[in-house]
Amino acid sequence: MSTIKSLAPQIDLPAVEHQILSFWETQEIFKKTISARDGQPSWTFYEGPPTANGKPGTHHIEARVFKDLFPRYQTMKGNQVIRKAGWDCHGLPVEIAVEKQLGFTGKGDIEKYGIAKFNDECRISVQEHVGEFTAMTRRMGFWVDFDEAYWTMSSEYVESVWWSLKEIWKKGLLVQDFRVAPYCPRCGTGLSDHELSQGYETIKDQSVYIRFPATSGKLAELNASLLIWTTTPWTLVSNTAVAVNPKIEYQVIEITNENLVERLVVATNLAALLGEERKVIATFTGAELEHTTYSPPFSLVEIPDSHFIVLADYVTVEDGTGLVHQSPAFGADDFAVCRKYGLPVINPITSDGHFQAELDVIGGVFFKEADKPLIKVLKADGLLFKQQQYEHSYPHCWRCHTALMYYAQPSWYIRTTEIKEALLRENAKTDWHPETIKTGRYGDWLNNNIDWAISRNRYWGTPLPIWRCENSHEICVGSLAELGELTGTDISNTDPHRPFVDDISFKCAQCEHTMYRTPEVIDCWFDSGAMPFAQWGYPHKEGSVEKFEASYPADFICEAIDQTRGWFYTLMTIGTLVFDKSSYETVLCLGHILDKDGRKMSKHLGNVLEPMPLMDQHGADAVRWYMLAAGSPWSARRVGHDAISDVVRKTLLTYWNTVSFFTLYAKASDFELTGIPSELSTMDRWILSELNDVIAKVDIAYANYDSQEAGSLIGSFIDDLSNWYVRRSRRKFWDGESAALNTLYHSLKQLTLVMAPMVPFITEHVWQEMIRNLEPSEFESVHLANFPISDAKTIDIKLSKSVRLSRRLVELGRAARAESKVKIRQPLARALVAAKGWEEMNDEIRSHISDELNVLSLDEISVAGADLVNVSVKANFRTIGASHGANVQAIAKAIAECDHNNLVSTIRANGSAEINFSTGQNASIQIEDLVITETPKVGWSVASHSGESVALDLALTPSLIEAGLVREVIRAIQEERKQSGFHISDRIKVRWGANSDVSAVITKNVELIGEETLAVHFENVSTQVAETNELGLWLELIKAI
RNA sequence: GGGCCUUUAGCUCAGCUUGGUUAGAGCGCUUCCCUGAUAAGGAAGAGGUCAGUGGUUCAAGUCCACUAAGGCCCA
Repeated sequence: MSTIKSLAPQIDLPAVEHQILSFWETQEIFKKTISARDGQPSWTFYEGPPTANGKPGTHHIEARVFKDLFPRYQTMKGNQVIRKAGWDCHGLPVEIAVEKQLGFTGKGDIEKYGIAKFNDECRISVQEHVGEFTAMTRRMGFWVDFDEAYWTMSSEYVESVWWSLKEIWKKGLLVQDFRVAPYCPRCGTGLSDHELSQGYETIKDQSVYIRFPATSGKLAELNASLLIWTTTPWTLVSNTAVAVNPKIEYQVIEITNENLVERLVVATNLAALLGEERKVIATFTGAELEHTTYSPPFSLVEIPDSHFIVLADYVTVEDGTGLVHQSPAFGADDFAVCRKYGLPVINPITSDGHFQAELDVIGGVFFKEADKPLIKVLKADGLLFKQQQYEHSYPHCWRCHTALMYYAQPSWYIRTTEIKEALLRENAKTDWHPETIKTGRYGDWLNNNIDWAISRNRYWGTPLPIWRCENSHEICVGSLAELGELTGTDISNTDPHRPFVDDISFKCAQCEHTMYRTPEVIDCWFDSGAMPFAQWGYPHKEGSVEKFEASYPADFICEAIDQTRGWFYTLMTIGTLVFDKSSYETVLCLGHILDKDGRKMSKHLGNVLEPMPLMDQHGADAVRWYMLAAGSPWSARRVGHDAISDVVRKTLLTYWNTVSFFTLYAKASDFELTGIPSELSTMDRWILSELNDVIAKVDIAYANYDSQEAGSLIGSFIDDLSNWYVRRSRRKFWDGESAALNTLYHSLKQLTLVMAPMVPFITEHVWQEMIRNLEPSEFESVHLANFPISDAKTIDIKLSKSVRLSRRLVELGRAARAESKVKIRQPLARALVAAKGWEEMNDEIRSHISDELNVLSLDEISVAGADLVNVSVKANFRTIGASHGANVQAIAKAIAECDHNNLVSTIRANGSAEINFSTGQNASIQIEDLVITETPKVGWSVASHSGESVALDLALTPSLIEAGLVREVIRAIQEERKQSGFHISDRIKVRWGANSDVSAVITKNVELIGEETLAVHFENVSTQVAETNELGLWLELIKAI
């Protein structure tokens, strides 16, 4: 038989966690949790790769806690859960970090430095940050396989991405087009829409109203000018046309301004902007104005065959003038409209965002800076009608905060709009948590889907594997091997990054020209979205096909809400593009983590909580529990130190102390593990019922990805176990009763298993120190064990209700005690109870009530006799409302006004009573239509709540007073025992002295006092002055041998 | 400009699906009590126009509409 270790109630959680971490590592527990499930069904989880471009923050812990919980749970349920770590290595974020580090200010610097060297730096930077992520991940107990991690920059990953691009290209969905797209002049690259969405900032711009004098048609005859409005004056340089809506009505209006009479064209609905005193000269529809020419605001650049009115449906009268200036190089709508009219696309701005150097006025000026000088010229030329500040949100580069331009550029697109229906179909099949995102935020996004701009004019990324010749023949290459075949050389060891792939060229198969690679790299969001197959090097790498097929689609993914347009989208889209099937079935979408004041954590606010110190202070389990169970994981939550230390105190330490309590008494009584005996006390049956109930419910909660529910169930079970079961069974533990100890042990063991996925450290500690200590043949780790199976037979709902009632009655009794100012230590003769369910309550449960309230007897209130009891009655609105509807108020009034004693006794005798109410009608009232409160009339202290009441008999007899004194003496000795640091099982000798009252009581009850305090000998040292405590009792305790 | 979410005690949050007459919990505060595991436990008190307005209903924190503030997303 093994001996039990007594576990101290004091515990240093972070220190224990470090021990557990090294235990897991030396014993390779994580690996064993996977190999132990060989041959079992697999449950697939995909790790969304973090971008390794900076330090991990507390928000990174959030998703990782959930990514760990459910795989651990599924493993305990018997599934094999392979968890491959991943790193998102490419992309602008990494480039920006390196540029900053090297002190670069633009692409020119990178080219001067050399792409090969620059990309080497990027690679090094990624590896540095990966180290910090690994340390944080390990510390928090997120089990994921780093040895087998996928890196999006590895050759096999890149080749796999190439393969998928080729699949998409073969379907004709990867194409180059000229389109206007957001462009960052600083980074020199276009941005995808999901990048764009991250960078809107509210700024103030100069908006201007400008006159464009008409030069042909009716408008010229009327000597009118078109009035246009723009918030981007710099685009006026390349003004090409003016768009009007063909269906909207326009007016030529004459106004007088400082003795100057002029005629302007605006939409009728917006004419008010010209002021009150205006004269309508003519009215036209937009369609009638088509092809009217005008003189442009500037002639800084040559724009042939242009400057006339065009028609466009998108023009509205919501703001501006109803006439929209067109600059096709800088607006998607403008581009489409002008292309329809065959207008030229003139772009006077170079790729770094500056106007061409040779231009007058604004040559070499950054586009945003050009507004001022241009407005000055317009003013001088008399074209400026009005100018005002305009506050609006304008897109900025999400990394470098430079204002973006919409800019016509050659760009590669994936035609996601072509597969919109398939995406909607796949989304309909996806299980979203929370549900609202499916049709809400994410569904909206899919419904408004636009083509995915996938190319980037950058350096550190997966190169776009498209080669072209002068004749625009085009080939998409799916692997290095394929590329080697085209060149006729072995290039299998070539790094598939820039600049090395840029140097590879070969003869076109269709003509005699040479094919060169198109220079772009791809959006790094494509990389991460390709991970379901690229993590295995599919389909090139040996064994990858089997591995991929076994793990597609994922059962579960989890990230924060910002990924709806990010990874959730790219993952589903690439899966659907390549395999016609989404790559995940269930997705858990988390809310953001905010600081304690509800603000987003960010470096410049200085409110970032560093994850490592947080875990070193409170422990990873506490942080995990907080993330999983506090508040709603799917809404934004505030995190602060106080909230986390709460978790430690309320949940983790209460659990630990119950374990410690068990080991203390189990050791003291030579505990023997027998399993649960068949003969059990009511309390034992009760806690086992609660236990099995909680096992079943937590199982369901985990299966439904509801960690909050699981946490609250476990939390209240810990409370039941510690603050009611143990508290009420204490005497049995002192006595070393086997049934109680075995019940407690079993409950703790099952609880440990249920909690293990959420708080893997402390449960492992308990498993090793208590369970494996008693049962060496148990699983090596709690995480190798199976999830407990609830035994439905032991769940006793009636018992559970009965205990709940007893706890409510104890509460009422304590309230009555507090009211009466009679201490609980003073026994009282009896208490009277009125409550539904009292009849069914068994004696053992009743005895807990009398114990807690320290009363000698408990009786149903009816024993007091009708004339001693006050009955007050209130209407139960819920039942009366249901049966009597609109009359409920009148009936309630009638009930309140009638003779309550009479009413209740009539109903008790006949089952119902007739009530007469205001309208002269009668209503039949049953017992459940009333909330009855019965209280004794005099000499009692009463507390009641919703029909339940407890009354205490306050009369004290000499023997009650004596019993109270005995309790005082016992308590004083116990207090002294504790102070003196005796062990719970130490026997003691008591030397005492007291005044005559107390002295008599002690002498008379010496046997009882001795039993309670393990005192084997009493010595009255009457000479001592009695002033050591309020009782007037002097004590000295000596350890007995 | 559009969509979604949030708004309940000093603080953090339940309750809203299924409307019912004293709106709960934890933390903090005050005063007590209990203690033979606990960094615990219990009672009472202070602290609430349940964001506002209107509607539906016998009855609204809960259902509906609008408004406001904050957040997120889209443009």
